[in-house]
Amino acid sequence: MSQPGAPLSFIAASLQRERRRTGLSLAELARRAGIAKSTLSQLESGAGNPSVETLWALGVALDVPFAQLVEPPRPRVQVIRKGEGPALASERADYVATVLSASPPNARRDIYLVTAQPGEPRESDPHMPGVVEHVVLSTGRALVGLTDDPVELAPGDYVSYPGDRPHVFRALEPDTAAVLVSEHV
Amino acid sequence: MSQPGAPLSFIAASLQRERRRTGLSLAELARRAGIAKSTLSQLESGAGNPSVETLWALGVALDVPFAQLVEPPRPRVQVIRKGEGPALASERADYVATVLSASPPNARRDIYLVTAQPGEPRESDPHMPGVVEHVVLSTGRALVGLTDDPVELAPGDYVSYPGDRPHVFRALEPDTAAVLVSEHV
DNA sequence: CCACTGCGTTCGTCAACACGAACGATCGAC
DNA sequence: GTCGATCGTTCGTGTTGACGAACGCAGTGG
Repeated sequence: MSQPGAPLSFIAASLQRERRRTGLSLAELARRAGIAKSTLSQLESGAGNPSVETLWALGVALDVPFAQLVEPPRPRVQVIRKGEGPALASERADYVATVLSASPPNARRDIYLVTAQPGEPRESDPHMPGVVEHVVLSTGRALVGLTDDPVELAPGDYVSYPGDRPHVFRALEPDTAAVLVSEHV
Repeated sequence: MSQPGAPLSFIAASLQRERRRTGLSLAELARRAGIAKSTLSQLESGAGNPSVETLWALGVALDVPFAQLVEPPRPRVQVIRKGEGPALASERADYVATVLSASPPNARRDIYLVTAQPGEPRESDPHMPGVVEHVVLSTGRALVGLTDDPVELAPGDYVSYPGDRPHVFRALEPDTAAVLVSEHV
């Protein structure tokens, strides 16, 4: 069961790191979280497979999102020039979405650069439940949002909507560009 | 111990929902995750406080990000017109960052619209460890990235870098605009 | 009608998680 | 130096999670 996916060791590390960051002592943190010091000690030493309730209490006491305690981070500087990067062209050539940042393997948040031309709107089938999309228009004008109730955006405008419902991106001017953040809540 | 923050009941719900979505039977999912059917049954019925290892195995088997099983989602359509929204102006008036989407209360991911004028670069002090920033340039030109090694961006270009190190945003043309995603890994 | 298969639940049993208490170590005050 | 306090660890105990087996049900085909 020593799968690399098993975050037990990572939990130990991040737990200790976050505690150090807040300057709390082990005993103090245990007191605030309402758990035994011994339990926390063993967790930080890498031994043990905590229950959700225990780990949740620690997350609350540390004021740290739960996921940060179990899922590894991901750093690095990366540059993608316009036109580079994997392009997810639509069937029609007047809509191009370029993947700027994808979170493998189970996506949590993807960032796309979308360029589109006026014409037939780009209808998107609903994604997985819990997906939220954010769109910031860079240039041009576009009708964006839920298919039932789209919103017209000008440069600098922003809209977000649940991605698990039918939604649309329709350019109203040539060379319309936008940044799309697809977030896996 | 019946804290409202305790996601035990939410886990039960989302667990069952995700399983239904994939069309797997309870027994089949338990087999793939390598856990006992009885365990999964009790979990879905809301009873029990699973260990991290157990819940992780289920997340893998369901191909669902871990956080989705324990943290409630957050939907809704929201529009922020250019110029609206809370603005985080710098000391100098030639740099304005507008908050488009913040994830309360413990930020996981924030989206800003940045508009800047040429002049003194906007130096940012390092944020918390694990923060990653993504920048997509909309209009103008700018020098963006780590202070040590910034990158010149043209419209449509993209760069990401660790936010826990000193970084900079320096406009090279008037009315330079960019979308900035600050991600709390 | 009766095996037979797969579903989801319930029931004992065992392992392990969480707990409290005691420990040595370190630091500061008297 | 000697208390006292706090730190982080280790040990023994009981509470609970995870397991396997057996159960009742429903659908199938012999």
